[in-house]
Amino acid sequence: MLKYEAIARDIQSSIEDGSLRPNERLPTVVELCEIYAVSKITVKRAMDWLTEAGLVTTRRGSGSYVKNSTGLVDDPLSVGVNDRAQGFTAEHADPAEKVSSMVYAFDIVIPSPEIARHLAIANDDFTYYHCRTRLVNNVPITIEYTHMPLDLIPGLKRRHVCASVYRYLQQGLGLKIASFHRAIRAVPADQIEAERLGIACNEPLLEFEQVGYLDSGVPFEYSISRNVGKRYTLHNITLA
Amino acid sequence: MLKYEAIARDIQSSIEDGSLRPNERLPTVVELCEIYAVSKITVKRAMDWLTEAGLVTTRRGSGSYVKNSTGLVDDPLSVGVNDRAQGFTAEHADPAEKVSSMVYAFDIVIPSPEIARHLAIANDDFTYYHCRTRLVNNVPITIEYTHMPLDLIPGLKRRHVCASVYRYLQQGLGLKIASFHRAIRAVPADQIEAERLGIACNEPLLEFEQVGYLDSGVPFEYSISRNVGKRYTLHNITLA
DNA sequence: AAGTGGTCTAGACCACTTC
DNA sequence: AAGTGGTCTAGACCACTTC
Repeated sequence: MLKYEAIARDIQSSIEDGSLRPNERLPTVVELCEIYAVSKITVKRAMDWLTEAGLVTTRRGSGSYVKNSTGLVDDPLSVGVNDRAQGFTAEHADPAEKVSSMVYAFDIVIPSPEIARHLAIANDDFTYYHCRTRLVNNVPITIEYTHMPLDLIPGLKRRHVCASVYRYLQQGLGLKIASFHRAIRAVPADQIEAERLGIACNEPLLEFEQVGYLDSGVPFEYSISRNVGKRYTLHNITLA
Repeated sequence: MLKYEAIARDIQSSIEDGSLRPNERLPTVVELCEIYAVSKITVKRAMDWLTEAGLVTTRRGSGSYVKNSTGLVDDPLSVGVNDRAQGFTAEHADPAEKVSSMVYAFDIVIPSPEIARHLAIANDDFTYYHCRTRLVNNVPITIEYTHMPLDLIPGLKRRHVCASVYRYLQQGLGLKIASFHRAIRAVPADQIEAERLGIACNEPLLEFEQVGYLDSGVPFEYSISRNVGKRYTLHNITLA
């Protein structure tokens, strides 16, 4: 494990088990350098990590302090702050949560010019298109409409769509998913979505319109996913 | 300006004016060190900044590449990726956007135990409470329900609530707003909200339940804000 | 084998607060 | 004036990819 990460996790433990209390000042950077036998820059990275995780705050000239926070954003580090980055399957890795899918469509199509633009492909390039609901313990949580460039992803089959597409990309093809750009909105469910999600027509859905990128910078996915409002909450930590 | 920030902005300019094209490899880290006459760690920080802004991606052993992205998240750096961190007024600083408020309530109250817990105050501590809609060019965008600890914020008056509370905290009291923890949901508008926002009852709202923290780690705000779904989009970049 | 980005050191120097 | 965190250097060493 990286040094700064080990230090960050050690301090996190001290916060969570109460040996560092809310609003308490942490040891100074120089003291932490001595405690962990590392240089200042490594301590700084550990502090940045804890800051991004929402656990501490630092004040130049003053010190670093444990944030007095109370569970609005829970367990920020175990899964990672960025919720759906690893995909729906990874997000619900808890063995008590059984993830399943209902696939309504899986085709190869010519996407709209707007989708082609988001995927940086030509207007006559094909994409895989799939529409599916994702369920946790047989309760529908989200409905997805996804396009992926055909040329980028050889061999995608319906069985992958029924299980986990991201697992096929990463473990089957060795692709590395690096980032997502998202637009997030509240929208009403249409009649078909309402039936598929087991809710009433026009009930609020939390929509993610997103483009996913590989570590090469190439877009691999354009998708719209709509999450049942009353069954899904997104958590977020923002630094000013 | 900081060196890494200057370098990042310079590379950003090269990407935006097309002298660095999508999917093109950037100069190597060592080359960038020579170009800008800085050390590796400073180049690394500039690359991290560009990565967080969604403009580039880096691959160990291979190089750094311009992301082939297309406007789903627009202008990530000018205002900052993190949208509402600076408050509604700062978010709509464009002079073509006239921000106004309609204040429905401004009182000093005893909040619910749950709100007291989020604010880390005692159950018999007072808070300011205000409810207002925020409008841009006279169109209602959001309705806010906000609690702030009385003891933390001496002298808050109705005129601040009608203008910008954050400006009073920062410029009037010298407080530094450091971070927000948020839960984000899609919820239906109730009858009163619908009237105040000029929409139909049960229309989808994008809800932010959030706790704001000062740089001391002390919570200064608990608020629920509900944004008209069809008038507001949240943008977000997530790294896997 | 050669080239790439990532982590880390020991320390200089700076910006900011007053523990 | 003393103490704090933040930035940056020059370079060692490492992990990973193959430009």
